[in-house]
Amino acid sequence: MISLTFPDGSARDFKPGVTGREVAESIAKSLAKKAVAVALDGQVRDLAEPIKADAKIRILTREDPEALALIRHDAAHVMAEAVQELYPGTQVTIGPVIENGFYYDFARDEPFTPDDLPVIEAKMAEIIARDSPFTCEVVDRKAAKKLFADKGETFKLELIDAIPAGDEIRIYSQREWLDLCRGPHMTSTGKVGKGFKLLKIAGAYWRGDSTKPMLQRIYGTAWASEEDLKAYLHQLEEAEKRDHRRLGREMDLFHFQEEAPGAVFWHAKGWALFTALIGYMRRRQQAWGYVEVNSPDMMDKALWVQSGHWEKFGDLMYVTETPDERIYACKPMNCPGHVQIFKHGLKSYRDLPLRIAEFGKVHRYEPSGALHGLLRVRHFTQDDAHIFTTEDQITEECVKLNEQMLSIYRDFGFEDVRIKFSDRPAKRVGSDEVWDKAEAALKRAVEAAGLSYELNPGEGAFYGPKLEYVLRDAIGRDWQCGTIQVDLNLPGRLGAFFIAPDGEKTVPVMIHRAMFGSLERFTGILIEHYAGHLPLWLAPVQAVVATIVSDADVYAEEVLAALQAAGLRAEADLRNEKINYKVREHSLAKVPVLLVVGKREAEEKTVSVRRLGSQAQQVVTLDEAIRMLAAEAVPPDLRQAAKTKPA
RNA sequence: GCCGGCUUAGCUCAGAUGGUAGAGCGGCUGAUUUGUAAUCAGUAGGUCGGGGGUUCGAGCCCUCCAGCCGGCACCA
Repeated sequence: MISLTFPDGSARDFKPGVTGREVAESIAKSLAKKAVAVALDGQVRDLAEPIKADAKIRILTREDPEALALIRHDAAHVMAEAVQELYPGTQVTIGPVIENGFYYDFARDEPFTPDDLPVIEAKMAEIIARDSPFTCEVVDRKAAKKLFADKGETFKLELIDAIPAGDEIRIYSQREWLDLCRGPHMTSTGKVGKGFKLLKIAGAYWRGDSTKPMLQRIYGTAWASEEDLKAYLHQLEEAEKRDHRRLGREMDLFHFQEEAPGAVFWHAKGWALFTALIGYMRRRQQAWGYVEVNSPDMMDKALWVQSGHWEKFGDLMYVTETPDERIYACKPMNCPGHVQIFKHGLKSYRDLPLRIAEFGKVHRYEPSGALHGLLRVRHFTQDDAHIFTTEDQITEECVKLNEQMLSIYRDFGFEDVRIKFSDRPAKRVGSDEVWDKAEAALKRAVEAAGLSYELNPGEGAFYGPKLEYVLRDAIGRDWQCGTIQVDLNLPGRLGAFFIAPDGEKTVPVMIHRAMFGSLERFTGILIEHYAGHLPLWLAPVQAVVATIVSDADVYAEEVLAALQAAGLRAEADLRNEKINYKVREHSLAKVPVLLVVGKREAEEKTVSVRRLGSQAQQVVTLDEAIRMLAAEAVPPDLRQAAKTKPA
């Protein structure tokens, strides 16, 4: 007998080979009817699967959180059946569950069009209404291959070949339609329910490999109920409203145009935000002992050959030939320039660690399909720095960097930060011994900082391993921003050295680091994170003085002058418009503070303060308003300094 | 770069089956002096992304190119 333990702690003995369905039936008929799968020691399995050993058991219904993945996976199978029924000759490949939904990749000569989606959805609804049971059969490799070979499913044959010897090969069927699948599935197609929708069609390479054929992927979403689906679709709409490209236009921050793909035209307001970020980072770096430099935008090809960039990224660099027939490349990175600055003048071990920072604009010919608003551009500014250290100093520097990194993100409200550790890639420079050393050093640093991290194998830079900082924004999306890279290769390649205590020329270690990463990208992320409602210190226009009647014009100018004298970025709106109109317009432009002045305010030297996102009005004296706003507009780093200093 | 889609006025979008362009908002002008998310009236804006082709005739059809959008691949 085997012993199954239930969630309430009670245990009962069953015959080995008992199925989840039988267990559920033994508890209650109603439960058996609702059951869709079973969890054994937390592992979700088919309800019909024989249970062979002792386990903690939970009978899962559609309402359990674990069932969501089943609903989505089943929906993927249902979609695949629908597609093959509607479009004979289409091959199925893979169809996994993803965050919030599922997809299935198909091989078909004809492209799917958006018009096909409702047709497929309707067919899916039919299949779901049929409520065909999902059945699972374990088959041997040969039989499986024959089965799919007969159906002309060549992609499935490749998948079978990729299954390790010894693993069982399962075929799931719903009526006569079947698929190679490791499962688990619910009991029948009807359990998918009505909370699904197909969202988009996309191309996707077979096995994620750009040398392999391109398949057609259909993305869908599925939920336990129609209400959940509706809520999710609503959430997508809300996310669309924060799209930085849309807000960038509405807030008059920047634009793009055809003549400069992947290059930002920053408008005055966007640039105010951009420079506020640089100013902030500059102050923080100064406090941390960095020197700020500026290196050339173009340098001779020879230098890029020497650094190794030419070989690895030469076809992605902007290259120019001058009348004297020299070839120059726009810098895709700042590091070689910083090494030149390091090399200028003999350096002693006493100079280390030497922290060289630059807000350098780099140029990379990114693949056209990668461009995406501010988030992926071809010309961008990094808050880049290179720390030249001895090997002994790596750990200490990295621990400091980590603290700085987290403190920066905190100032923008990013509290949830994950770290990825990327080790040596296939294409790299330097010996394995040097890589061993670099990875070990970086790992020591992560551990010394007490960080947990996830391994990202093979994703390091060509010259060294890296840590990547991933921020979770206000609506739960992840953004990779900062990076720390330990480089034991480039300084040597570029001929950098310092004089060690023993008088020997020694090659320094270079730590590359960026915190915002790309300023353009970080600006885009902030716009989306804040949904355009930037905190006062970042808002391009911090306050607008809006008049109700023209009699208040003179006073409004006085208010504006007072705001500007207090260092606030402010504008006055004296137009001959109703106050409703002005409130609406400035609210849409995401101006954080509106100071409304009418006859009353002019007479009493007050202002009516209205905050973005609130209908409340607060009438205060002009002096009070200025004091309040000036205090609020202090950047977070200076705010802390002001607090610790006695008043 | 690859697959698919899209590109009409500053913005958002209409323009069956080919018969040389429309609306709302915005702009401008005027009236209105207004109390917290759109005051009214008048008026001016377009070589329909670019090139080539089919046709008596192309915003609509074909073709090449560019840009953008959604993915995939890439991301020093």
